[in-house]
Amino acid sequence: MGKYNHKEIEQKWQKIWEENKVVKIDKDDTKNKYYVLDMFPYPSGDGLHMGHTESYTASDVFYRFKKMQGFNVLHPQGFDAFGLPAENFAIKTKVHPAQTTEKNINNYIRQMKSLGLNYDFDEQAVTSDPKYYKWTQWIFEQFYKNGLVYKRTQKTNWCSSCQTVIANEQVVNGECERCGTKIEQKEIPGWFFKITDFADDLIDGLDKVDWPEHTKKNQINWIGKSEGAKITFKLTSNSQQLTENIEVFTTRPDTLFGATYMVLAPEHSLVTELKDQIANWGEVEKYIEETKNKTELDRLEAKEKTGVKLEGIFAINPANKEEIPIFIADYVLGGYGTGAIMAVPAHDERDFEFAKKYNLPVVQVVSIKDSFYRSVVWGWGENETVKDLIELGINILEKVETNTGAGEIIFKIEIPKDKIESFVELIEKKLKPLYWNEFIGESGITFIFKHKDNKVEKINLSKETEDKIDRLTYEFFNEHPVPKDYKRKESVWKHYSEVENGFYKDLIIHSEKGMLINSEQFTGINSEEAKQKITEFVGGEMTSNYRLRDWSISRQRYWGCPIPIVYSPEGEAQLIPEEYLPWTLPTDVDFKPTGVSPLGDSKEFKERTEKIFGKGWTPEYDTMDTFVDSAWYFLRYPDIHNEKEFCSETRKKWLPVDLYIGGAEHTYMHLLFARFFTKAMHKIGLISFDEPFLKLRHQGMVLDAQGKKMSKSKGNVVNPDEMIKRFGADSVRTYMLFAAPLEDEVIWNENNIVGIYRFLEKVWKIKSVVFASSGATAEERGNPASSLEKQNKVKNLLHKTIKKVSGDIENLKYNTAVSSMMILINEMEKVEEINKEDYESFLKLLSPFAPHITQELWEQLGNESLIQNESWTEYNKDLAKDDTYKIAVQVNGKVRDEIEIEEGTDEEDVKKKAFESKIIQKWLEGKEPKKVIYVKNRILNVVVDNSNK
RNA sequence: GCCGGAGUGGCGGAAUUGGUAUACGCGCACGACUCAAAAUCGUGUCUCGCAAGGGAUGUGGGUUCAAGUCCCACCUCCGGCACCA
Repeated sequence: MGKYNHKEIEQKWQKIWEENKVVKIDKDDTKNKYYVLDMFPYPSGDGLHMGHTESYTASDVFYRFKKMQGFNVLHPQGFDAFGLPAENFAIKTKVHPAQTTEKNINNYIRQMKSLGLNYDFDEQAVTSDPKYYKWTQWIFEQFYKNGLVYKRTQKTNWCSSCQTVIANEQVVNGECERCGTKIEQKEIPGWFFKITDFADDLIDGLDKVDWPEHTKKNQINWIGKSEGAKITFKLTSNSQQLTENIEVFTTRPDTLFGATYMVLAPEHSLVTELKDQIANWGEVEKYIEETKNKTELDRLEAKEKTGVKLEGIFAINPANKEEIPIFIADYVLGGYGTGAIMAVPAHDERDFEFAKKYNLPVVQVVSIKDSFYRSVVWGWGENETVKDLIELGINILEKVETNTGAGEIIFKIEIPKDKIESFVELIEKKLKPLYWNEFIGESGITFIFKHKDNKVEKINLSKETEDKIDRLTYEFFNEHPVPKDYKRKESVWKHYSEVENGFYKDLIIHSEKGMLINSEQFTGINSEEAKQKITEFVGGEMTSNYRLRDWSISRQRYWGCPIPIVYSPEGEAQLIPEEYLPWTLPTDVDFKPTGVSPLGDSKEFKERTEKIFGKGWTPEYDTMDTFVDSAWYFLRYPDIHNEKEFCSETRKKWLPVDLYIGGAEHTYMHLLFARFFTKAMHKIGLISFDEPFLKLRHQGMVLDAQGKKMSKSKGNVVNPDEMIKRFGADSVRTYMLFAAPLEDEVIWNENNIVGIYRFLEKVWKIKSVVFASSGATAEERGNPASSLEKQNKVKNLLHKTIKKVSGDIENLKYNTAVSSMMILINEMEKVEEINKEDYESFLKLLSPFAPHITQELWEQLGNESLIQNESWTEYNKDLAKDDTYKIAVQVNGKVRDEIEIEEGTDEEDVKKKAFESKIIQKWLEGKEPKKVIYVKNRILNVVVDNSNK
């Protein structure tokens, strides 16, 4: 047997796999199905990057594992082939995007094969293939027929560089996600998907999928649901009611009586509509212009709030009928809610800031005081006090350092009504011992009072509690125990009033819920109740508001899926009948962007339309956002060649996807869109499930040796081809998964991959000590008798490793799976001979990670089958069991000795054995153990009392 | 500012989910083989200490027989969001 030659082996087996069509599965057999899916790549000219190799290897390992476990595994791959880079390339070089794309796809396929990834490329989904996008168009039409698609003109994000509209979700910090150009606002007609119809479903559905928690949270935040009310404010000018109204969305209708002014976003349409009534129009117009020039970033970075009052018009607060001023200010955004707010400065920090600056009235309408008692407490040690108070459910409002004594700390606190008794108990408990230990200077006492009608009142406590407080107070300030004839003294209450003054001056701006005050007939009820009642009272409507907006899918680009719509000579939109699908992309176009869709150039496209629909009919020139293509591709794989349906009923049994692996960068858009498609198609009745991906895992980024992101501009991009050439696919695969947990970042350090290479070389070499099982004894084979014992040890470790690796793969903890196989190999290395079956079992374990070398060795052992078609070795429970355990013996929690016990030794015997240890006896110093804790096969902890000497 | 994640040797990381911290790999040091080097193999490698023993999982406190793991406060780094009414 020669040296391990990765190149030769990998080429040999990749060819054999191809010839034997190992990737073929029977797609009609869904009885024992498992669907593992990768996020398909965009076929860029740069080829695969290292991030792909990690994620695709991760799924390939899982696929091979599940396959060996007897599942029929669908593990497809495809290409998200529409998109801007190919089009931009075409603009530059005149090479048609279809050509570029095909070339790139072939390169990707070559690279994937060279990594040993088993995909069936006869079954690939390519989104730019008419056979694929026929169904993208078909689904569009189903959505259209079911009212999920609409057209409207809208202020949209316009990228002047890409000459196209950018979805809200694709704008990053006011800049185009792809090219970084500043986004302008432009009015453009376009088609929208009603994703907001599914906002609640998109939130609720997350409950039933196995996804990373942070991904779920991010999706929920992205959807951004808030519950509140829509309330209408009437307007007046010169005491005359105007026809226009201002509608606001508020999450706090309970604070309506505190709304002392209103703010419109400068871009709010009402502002210009009211031009004639606005006395200071010049000033207002100037502010609007200024705002237009500000990017969103400018607006949010502004340290100080700015705005302009609309002179001459007022709004009527529908709750108390008071006239309140109206401002425009850029801290209110046009794009969220209704673009207008009612400002309640007492209960919103931003409104308060603005009110302070423009000297607007602040009316408190929610009191948190009446449901709490406010108090001051001297702490008994900072951390401890904080902890105790929080545990009791007491809010700490503020920490006040004072100079009343060395190291004193005073906290202002709020005590919920129902906690008062336990609070008194706490201070009594904490102060008494401190007092007796003469730490009185650091201890504290409390005063309890509450605010009511602008007055401070001592609260009504039971006589008993009141006495307790008084006594403690007295003790503290007089520094001696309560005399028998104790009576409340003046000095105590003097302190009280000082505190009262310092405290009472504070105006507390809070956004808590509480008890309503200054709210006429609603005074005295709580916020939650008031929300409903006040909304009802002013004729408003309880509703939800979402951050999520409908999905704008129209793009003025060439290289995308044509929207299957034509317009009548009167301009009416009509779906293209199904029989004409796929509605193909014309080829006679110029790619140069002109701000209008390049499809408008095509003579053929126009002629085709007129030929089918009649003279004067025109096609829709826009193409679809490429996120549409990728929003449903996973539904196509099971039945990719079906020309009659996007997927037949029998093949739908493959769905949904069992495991989906891909980058965390798709947390928002792609995953949200795919979920929307699934839910929409479910609602229409096209599929029977409403969540596309049951289990989702992300792979981390691959960074360079310095831990930096790889990028072309930095010139630190590692080329997978080169790595495969140098180290072999098996090493690259295994290293990627060994270097870090799947979801963590992987540092690509060439110096470290040699560890994996050495490991594979060891695996290779160990074959030479494998013997075929026969009747001969070890001695007869020329090996020492001790060999058998060692072999049994290896067998035991082997079965433990099988157990470990199986569990780790199942949980995608590949890094520890690899390390445990290394441990096994290190042990195998030490024995003179290895049983063939044991070695074969090991090869099977390693085969998902390093499929080539294991296959080669498998063959060299005389097997004619393919190792990937073998069944996964189950571990033998008895063989994986340990006969003896080393357990740690602790005295007072510190490890002092180690004893060896046999499996099944009962607790008493373990104790007996432990106490026999001289070391333990030494540490026990002849004392009786207070307590002995035994954790089976792990640890024995002996607790002795050594406080007294 | 808010949300999320993380902090363990020189480095990547492990720790049976509260039970012997530092597995595995890299690197480094020494040794063997060699004329020599590479490769390979062996030994060692958290820290203080001759040892007995002590100290270490960002910092401080707490719960527990027992804490990297749980609780509280703080610090640092990474990612995401951005005045959401």
